[in-house]
Amino acid sequence: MAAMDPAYDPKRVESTWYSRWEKAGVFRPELNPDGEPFAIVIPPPNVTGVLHMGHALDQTIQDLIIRRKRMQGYAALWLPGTDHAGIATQIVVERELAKEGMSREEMGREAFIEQVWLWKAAFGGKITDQIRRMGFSTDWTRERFTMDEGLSTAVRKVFVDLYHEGLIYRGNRIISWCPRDRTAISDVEVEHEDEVGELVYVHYPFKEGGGGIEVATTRAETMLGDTGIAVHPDDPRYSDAIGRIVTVPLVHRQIPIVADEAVDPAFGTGAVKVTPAHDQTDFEIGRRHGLDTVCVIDEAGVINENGGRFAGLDRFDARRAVKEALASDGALIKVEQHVHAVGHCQRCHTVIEPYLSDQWFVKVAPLVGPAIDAVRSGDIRFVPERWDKTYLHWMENLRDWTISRQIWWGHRIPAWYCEACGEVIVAIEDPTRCECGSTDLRQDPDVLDTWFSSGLFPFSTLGWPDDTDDFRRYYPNAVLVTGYDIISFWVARMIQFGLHLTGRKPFSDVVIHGLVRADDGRKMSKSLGNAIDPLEIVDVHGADALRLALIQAAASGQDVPFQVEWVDAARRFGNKLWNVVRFAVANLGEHSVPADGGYPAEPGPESAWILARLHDVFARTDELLEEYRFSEAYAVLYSFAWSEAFDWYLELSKTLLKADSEETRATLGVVVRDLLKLFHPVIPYVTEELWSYLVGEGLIAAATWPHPPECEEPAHFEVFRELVVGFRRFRAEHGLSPRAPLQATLVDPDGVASPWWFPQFQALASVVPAVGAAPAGDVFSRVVGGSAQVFISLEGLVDVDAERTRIDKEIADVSSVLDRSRGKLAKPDFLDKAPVEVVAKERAKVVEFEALLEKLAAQRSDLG
RNA sequence: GGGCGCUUAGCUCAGUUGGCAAGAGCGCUUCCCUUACAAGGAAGAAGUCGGGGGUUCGAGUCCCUCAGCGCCCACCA
Repeated sequence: MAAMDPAYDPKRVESTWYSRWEKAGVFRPELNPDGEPFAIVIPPPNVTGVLHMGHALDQTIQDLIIRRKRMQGYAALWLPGTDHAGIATQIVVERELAKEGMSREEMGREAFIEQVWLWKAAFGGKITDQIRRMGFSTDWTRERFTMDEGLSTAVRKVFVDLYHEGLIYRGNRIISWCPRDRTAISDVEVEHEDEVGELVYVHYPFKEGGGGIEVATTRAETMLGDTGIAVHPDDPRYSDAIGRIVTVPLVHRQIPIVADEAVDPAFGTGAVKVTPAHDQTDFEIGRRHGLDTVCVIDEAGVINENGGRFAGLDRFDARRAVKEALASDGALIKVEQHVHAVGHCQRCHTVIEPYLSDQWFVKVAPLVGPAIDAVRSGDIRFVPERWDKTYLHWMENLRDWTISRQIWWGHRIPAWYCEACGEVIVAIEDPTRCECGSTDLRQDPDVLDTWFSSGLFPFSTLGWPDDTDDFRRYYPNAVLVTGYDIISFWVARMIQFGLHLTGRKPFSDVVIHGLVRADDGRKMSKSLGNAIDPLEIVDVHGADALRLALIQAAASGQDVPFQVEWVDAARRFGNKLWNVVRFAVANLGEHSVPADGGYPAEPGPESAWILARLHDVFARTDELLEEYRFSEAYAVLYSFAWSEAFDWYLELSKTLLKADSEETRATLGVVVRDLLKLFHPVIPYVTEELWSYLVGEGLIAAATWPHPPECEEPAHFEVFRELVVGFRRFRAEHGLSPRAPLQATLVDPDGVASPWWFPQFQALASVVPAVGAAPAGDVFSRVVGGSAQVFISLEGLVDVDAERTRIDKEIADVSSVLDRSRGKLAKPDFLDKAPVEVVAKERAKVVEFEALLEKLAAQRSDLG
């Protein structure tokens, strides 16, 4: 094998491993055929989309989970898939066609859909390539697409079954309509924003003359479709008006005044105009009072022929025109500024129009109860827990789900209408004739909401509704990882569908993470120009660096402002690891470390120290990972690796190795190897490359998760560490060279002997252990640990003032801490009520600090 | 109108049953090119944990309140 490069080059390292992993079948759960199943469903990205930072974070977390589980021996399945993303994809393709001067209307439905499939074939691979580039270990042999045959079959079966159960129905309702996309959308696809509008007060005269009634409206244009006026039944101002007839200005329609509880007497004039065709509340009022429905706005948001002279005007132009016409007619009383929430299309931001139309709905009431219970009972667990509230609140206030979309790209609704008798046929197989004998059948032109098929993803991808091996084995999935922004879109629907259709929960744990934000704290978006392309980061710093940076930054479901500096730091960590292994290989030899085990049986103090730390840090890290506290886990591990294993043990090992110790070689090897394993789930490429040098047996991706044995930490090692710091500090503060020889005497009442490696490691001329006695003569002393003290011979080189200043400061610091501790211990309540271990800890602290202070005071007085 | 989150070092953020002499990365100061790494090492400076009140032996951590920022939900026209 070639010698290792002197520096880590992510580009080179990341170029080959992915295909080797795939070829070796590492990503297939069959790698661990006897393992317990553990499955994750990927939130399927849009098939024609590109990877953004949100995906990068989401999928890095999933990869971390699945790679660790795989190493732990589970039959770990991470099933990849893509979503056909109905409206989004259709819009993209339409836009492309428009560049060539074509429109879908001209092409016709079939030709257009063919175009979309071509588009998907051409660009659908982009996002999956990007997933590979990031190193995500999905099982590509099981890849699915929401419009593939199996998933389409599942969709169709679900629709038909729910229809026959009465959970899917067709109805003529007011729904949210996007006049730009010309389709119905569901409630969750509407974004409300406060906007400043106008509250227009209009006078509606009584038919028989003698005054009239005033109403206030923010949507003056809808008065063209007014069919009633409503007031609250208990409103004394209008008790005489109820039942009377007024004339709608401009259109001169005669409409009744009705009484309805839905009216808020405190708003406006307490009288509201009722436009059943263009407002949800009005629709219901109209229905209760048998009012007519006059539609005046068409599917494009334009006033139709019922709008008289306003026909042909866009709804916003009409609003102005109606207001002006009212003014010139003398029907306009006044106009006030008014802030109110306006719904916008989530996709194109067009103002939503409440629109009366025939649509298909999912009746949610029967689905809600189980979906609430599953979370309330803890059967499905949100992490962090607080997202329970968001989920439950949404679930508890759910209205029927509009699932039909007036677009072409998607799962066509399996409903046919008999042109002869009007019968509706809903069937899995395309029907050819109606019961009435007619063959004149017309399929419903609409397609289903994209989220309908995504809602089935956790089980449809495993082969359901067939009772497949995969479905039996991997369902329910173990965990779902996603951002909080799609809890209502997706998570809630999977839970409802999963429980109802399979009788079981779709997954046990729902890990919610934050959104990646730009460094200005705003949402990353192309239109704001603050989006960072993860692939560009990968090109410069490597996928590993991006992954590690995201994991470190993404704490506990909090949003993460993305900063390139983090990636840079993460890449430097890769370089560090690289050089650590280079050092290990140079000293231990290539392929010298076993893939497992190899821990020294009876380690001496130096090995015991690092092995004890390794065990403790491993245990803590593993615990945190199990609790999905990723950033904390890797903070612990990162700090141990760099500050203790590398900066300390590895430095020390240089001295130890000079004694040619087999034990040190073994220890160094296993510590580095286990760190590679522990970091592998986050930075798979560089660890795999380094494994090939250090271990060379198999792949780290298929290696076993480490389990360093427990090891008792040697009693005095921390004292030695403090001593070393003390020596370094002494030199630094006195302007001595870091390697200037020092003459030192260690005095420790516990009789600790200074370790043999001190003189070489810290260039001490000699360290003389002594018990209980300070050497006489011209020395400075340092306090270390609680009891040990080291005396360093002056050699006449020392800056006495600097030492005085330092000691004075330390005395002040120690005194203040000591005062606080003494204060605590002086309180009887503390002694009575605090746990014994806390009191003991406080006492020990006082003893330690008193000794420290005493020694510091002595040192200070020695200095004069 | 409800609900949630945030306010900790110059910057971006950790800190989960209350026991912290408050941490990290970046930045900053001083020293060191020691043959794994200068993409590095060593030693440092730096915070009355948004304000006020409370509970408690003890509060960055719990409660109340005020202020600021952000997000989500909501059919008052």
